[in-house]
Amino acid sequence: MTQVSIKDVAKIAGVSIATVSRCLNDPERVKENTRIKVQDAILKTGYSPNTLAQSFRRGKTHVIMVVLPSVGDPFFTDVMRGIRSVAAGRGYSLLINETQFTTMTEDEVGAMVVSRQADGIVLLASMSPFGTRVLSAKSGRTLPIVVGCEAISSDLTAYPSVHIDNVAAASEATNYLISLGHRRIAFIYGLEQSLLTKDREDGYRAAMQIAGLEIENGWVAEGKLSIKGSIEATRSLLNHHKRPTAIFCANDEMAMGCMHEIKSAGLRIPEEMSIIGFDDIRYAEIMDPPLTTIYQPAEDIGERVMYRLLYEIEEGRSVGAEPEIVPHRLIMRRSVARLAI
Amino acid sequence: MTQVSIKDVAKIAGVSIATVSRCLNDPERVKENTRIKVQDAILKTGYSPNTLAQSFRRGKTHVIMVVLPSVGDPFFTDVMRGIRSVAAGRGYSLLINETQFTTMTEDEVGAMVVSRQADGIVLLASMSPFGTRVLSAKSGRTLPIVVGCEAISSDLTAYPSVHIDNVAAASEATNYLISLGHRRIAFIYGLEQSLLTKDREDGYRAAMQIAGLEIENGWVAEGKLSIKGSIEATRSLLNHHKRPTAIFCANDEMAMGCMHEIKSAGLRIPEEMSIIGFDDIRYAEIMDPPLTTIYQPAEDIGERVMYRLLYEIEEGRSVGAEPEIVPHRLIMRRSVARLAI
DNA sequence: CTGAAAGCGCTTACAG
DNA sequence: CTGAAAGCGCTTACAG
Repeated sequence: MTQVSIKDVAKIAGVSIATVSRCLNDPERVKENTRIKVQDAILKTGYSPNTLAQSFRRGKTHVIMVVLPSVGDPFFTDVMRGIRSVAAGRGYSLLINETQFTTMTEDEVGAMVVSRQADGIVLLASMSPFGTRVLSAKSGRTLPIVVGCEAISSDLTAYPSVHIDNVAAASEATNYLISLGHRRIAFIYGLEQSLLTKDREDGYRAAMQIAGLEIENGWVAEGKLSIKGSIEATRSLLNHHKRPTAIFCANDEMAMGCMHEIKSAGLRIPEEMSIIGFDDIRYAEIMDPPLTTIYQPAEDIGERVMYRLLYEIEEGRSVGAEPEIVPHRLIMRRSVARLAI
Repeated sequence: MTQVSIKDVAKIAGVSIATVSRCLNDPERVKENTRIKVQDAILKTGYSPNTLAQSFRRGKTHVIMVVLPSVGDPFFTDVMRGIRSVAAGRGYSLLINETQFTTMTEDEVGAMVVSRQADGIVLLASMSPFGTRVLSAKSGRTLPIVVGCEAISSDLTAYPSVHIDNVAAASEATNYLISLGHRRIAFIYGLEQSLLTKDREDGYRAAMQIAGLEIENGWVAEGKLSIKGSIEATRSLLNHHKRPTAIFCANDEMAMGCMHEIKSAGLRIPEEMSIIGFDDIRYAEIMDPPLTTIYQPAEDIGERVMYRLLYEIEEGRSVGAEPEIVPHRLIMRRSVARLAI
């Protein structure tokens, strides 16, 4: 009943435990004859190495910790698909750590690093600004970290990262609305205490300013990265004394709530209100009307993040801290219309 | 630079490593005076126990493996929220294993059990039918397993499970349509090779039969648990020579694709086609029109599954195999109408 | 209340 | 090609 160990196999095969270990890890180095005896013993006993002992001995867990704001967001689901596929192909498991959109503190990240539960960390969540050396300061330990998406404070540039140019993409979306005659453009951002959509807000503000357009008080509303939150934000926008003619939502999930509220208020999209989203999640094209949005190569981002992380883990040296910028694309569907004069 | 271990702390504090260990695990047993010295040494060195060594030594990982069909499905996201909240509260991490809707084989589950990467398994994915003893047969090892949702073969009843009565719920949904005058009711199920929506199909078929209603060839279509799949299934339903007047989708995600295709075809919902879903995901109430569906207490299911699993893990004995049936509820919104005569 | 010592199951130089 | 032995960092009876 008790778990069979390498000793049992060795005894049955009539060899030392070192030889059993070699058969498993470096079969070339053992004589075929011996190998066969060991194979038989393994089969007979149903032996399988204790991964806990292996991890401990080797100092490697073969698990990657992924920190992300919300597993429920379809966008992060797509990023995760990319992460998962390369992890699986290379024999790594994933430990998922959800922050629920809160900003991680130094201590939280430090605790993860110190816990040794993983060989590396993928950070998709936003962190409060802190120095670049916090992770190594704590008990002298460091862990490879790669950052994905824009989920990071701007002064934390010491880590490699993979993301689109969020500022440029948001400017592009805003300029698209402007080019269609819109002057009153509102923005629904994510969460007050999160940096997650900060770059997008910056891009929106920059585009408005360059176009010489005023942003009225109240046109930038908090959508809390949720359907409910964006419904409330939209309501306040619709009641604004200078009602906008277009709303730019910092992600598609919020655009879904936004569109629902607009339709509930009896307004037609896009004739009476233009909507633009961000991410191009799988629901975007089946919304009613289909949502104009910024496409991010989510799965590709996940894959690239993992390639860089595994490189650092397995080569033992840094891949460099220059961010890898992947292309975005404005997807024009039917939630945006030229402003009727 | 090298990692500080318990030895370093012991040396600095001038005590044995056993005492350091006790300070961490059973502080009552060490004199206050000594405890303070050790505390100081820990603070000074930034020591934190090597969890790998602890796990190995204790034979406990404090991680739970969760096997689920798709992390992207909003329903499973909600179940995961429940799982995650009790896991976090009890100090457990989650290792996520996505099956992409394929059916797990004996060997795959066996490999997970044997790998010792986790203290227990939550199975939300469907498995092909296999004997109840497969898990313990493999190398004499067993691991507590609790099954959530309906994701399991019917003959695998040796494991505790938590789920709604899927058959009854599906019958209820079907009967609701029948009570509104519908006679031509189609069903979109999940995936051919998955048991995931089998019970729901059974409930639909039973209700139709009891009502004496025929199910035409082609009225039961495969939606592949995806938007694209359900769009295609819906198209075939709309082209059927006996076009149904109502479609029951085995989950809400497929209902989203279904509704989109119906509207694309120029039909009005619910006037010309009634739709009913299953799960009550967070998007259901903001669909256009809002979706009538079966509510499952997803988060609650996740919590209960974890309670049972942790009980088995920590008490070391079975919680019994009787399934825990949680209540469902038919949520009537506006995607269903009385059949115009 | 504390220390010396054994041992968890492996891997890996080091000899031979 | 193979074995004896050390050691990874802890925990835990067992003495005292």
